[in-house]
Amino acid sequence: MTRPTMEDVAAAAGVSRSLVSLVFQDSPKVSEASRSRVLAEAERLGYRPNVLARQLASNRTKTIGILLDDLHNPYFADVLDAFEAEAESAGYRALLANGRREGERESEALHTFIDHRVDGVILASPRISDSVLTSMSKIAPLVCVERRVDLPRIDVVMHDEQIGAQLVVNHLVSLGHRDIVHIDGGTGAGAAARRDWFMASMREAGLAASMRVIGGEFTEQAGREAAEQLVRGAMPTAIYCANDSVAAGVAAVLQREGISIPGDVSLIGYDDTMLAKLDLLSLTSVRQPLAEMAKASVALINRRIEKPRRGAEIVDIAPTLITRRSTAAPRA
Amino acid sequence: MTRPTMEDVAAAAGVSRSLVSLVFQDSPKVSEASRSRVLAEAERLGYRPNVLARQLASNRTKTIGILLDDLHNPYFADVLDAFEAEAESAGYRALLANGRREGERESEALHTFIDHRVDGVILASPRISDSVLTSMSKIAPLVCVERRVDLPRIDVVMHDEQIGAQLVVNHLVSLGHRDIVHIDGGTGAGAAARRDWFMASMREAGLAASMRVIGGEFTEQAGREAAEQLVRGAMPTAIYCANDSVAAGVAAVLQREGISIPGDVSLIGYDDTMLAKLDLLSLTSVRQPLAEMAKASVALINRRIEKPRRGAEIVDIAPTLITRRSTAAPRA
DNA sequence: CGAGTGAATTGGAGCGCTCCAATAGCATGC
DNA sequence: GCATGCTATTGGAGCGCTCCAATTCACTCG
Repeated sequence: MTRPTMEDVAAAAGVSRSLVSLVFQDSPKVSEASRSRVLAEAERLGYRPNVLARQLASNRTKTIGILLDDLHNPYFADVLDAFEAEAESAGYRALLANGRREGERESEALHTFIDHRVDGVILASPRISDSVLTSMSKIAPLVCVERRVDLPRIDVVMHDEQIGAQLVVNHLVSLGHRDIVHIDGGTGAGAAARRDWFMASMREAGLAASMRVIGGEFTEQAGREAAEQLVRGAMPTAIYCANDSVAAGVAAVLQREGISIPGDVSLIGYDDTMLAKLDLLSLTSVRQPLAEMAKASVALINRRIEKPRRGAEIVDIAPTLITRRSTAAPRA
Repeated sequence: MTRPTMEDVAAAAGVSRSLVSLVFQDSPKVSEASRSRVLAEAERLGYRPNVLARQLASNRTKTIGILLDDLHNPYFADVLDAFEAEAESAGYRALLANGRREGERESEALHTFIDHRVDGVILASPRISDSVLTSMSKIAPLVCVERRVDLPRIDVVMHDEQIGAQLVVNHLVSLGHRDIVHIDGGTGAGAAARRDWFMASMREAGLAASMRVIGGEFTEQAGREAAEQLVRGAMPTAIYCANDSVAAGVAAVLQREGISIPGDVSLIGYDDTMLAKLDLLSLTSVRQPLAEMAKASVALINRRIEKPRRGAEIVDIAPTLITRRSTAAPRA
């Protein structure tokens, strides 16, 4: 299992190791003749550069770490798609890690990335403490996605929660709804903003009197509990959930109670995950502009590599509303 | 952003670089006094070993690659959990990659792993061609999970499809079902075995006459199409789907048609993913023994590192049936 | 025809570590 | 008192690459 090195390729092609190195760096100052001879010999020997050695020598790994909060949440599969694709098209290799919804594990994964000398790290909805973030930000460029940290050298990429709330409220109001309940995400990242902007949008629509908020969490379980509560009390004509999982929980209870969606109640989720797309649910949901967010994140990392001491930036990007069968005009 | 090296720690602690190296390798031949002094200085300087350099020098990375076919499929999130945990407890660091259901991309990811000199690779339901697998298996130990390849030095870990089928059929038969349809996974990995063992189990139960198979795929869409077909024709009393996504598609159509689960039809899925656990679906499903499969996989990698030229092994592990609300006795 | 130019190529130092043989230090036994 | 055997420590070579300064080798041109 011993593998050929640059030295071997150089010997076979009758050139120096340096020349082979230049060839594999796509240097323009190599003659066409040498280049093709080297490549041919490399191919013949089955040579592949040792990235470890390359990285050690060049002090650049051309790799960025992507830390995802919870791969069990389908939202993060979408996040991954967008960010991995963007990293690749910017010439980076992506390393993934799964935080499993624990700050402690996320810190560890972040350390792993740092140990591997990644050029930068993208943190998707991280739960890591500010102090760990601050100390790590001195070692490598960090970008927080969907968490609005306010720390010296850490850039932030968010989707615009205000617009998200307005899209939801406007959609429901234009269908004729007035009695709208929001089931919130409790202490989860972004839950507060989502709730506050909902209330602001309702007020703006002149519906301050009929708006309601129920405390929840970003889980299906929380959705079921909130729905039980609604079923026992006064049902609204529309329910806006902190995310799609919550909406799935609500839908389960409503179905069991024989309450039809959207006949009796309209239902809206958030994140437009695979759950929303399930035909069983066919859920109207707010879609985050993940591709743009990914583009912005990678750009921010590049800029910080060039200028490490730059002030922190915050980027906000507008989401869109995907309407499906779970919303309709309220019963007359 | 320049970071301390072993040299710095050695100087600060007044010892040689070699001693610091031994301390960080947990060598027993270091005196307690030196060890604590070195660790204290390392801590003070914020030193962390450069894994790249370490790996280059030692030719061992203590890392294994985990290649997942499709992170959008919640099954693979479960796979990841089990395998990552096992790798870690065996002292490995895990690198992840997402194949996105394309053999081409998976080959690339496998190359990335190899380039990073991982000690071994675990391939979960890979679509990579046999020729690529063969050539890679000469460079690093490979374990295929849930794909029964028959290649010289590639070990295979499977769950036992025969037992899975028997669990399903026995459960349904003991509830009183006789008219059972299987919607299969088409050409996907494992689909053929799942179908064949279903038919074998039905025959064994003396139900060869009333068994039916509908061609499908491992997707929700395929489930919907198959269900449409059933609804238009003769409905069975139980439907056994190739996986949970297919079952979700079936459930959507049945609900729309006002056919109750399990009142009119019992429904069974496979893989026991988060979909099965959704209260909306509450799906009886076959659970793969992922923890045991992970343990076996890592053990096989270790054995192959020690003895590279060993013959290929195949490990089969028994699954279990998780019963939920989607199955019941057929209507009298 | 010799100095000058620019492109292609080379040798060597060094990235931060591990590993091995060599050494130092120190108690032991005769 | 000196060879013996330990254990703790060290120096140096080397892992496979990059990067830089230096060199070689045509060519061109006054």
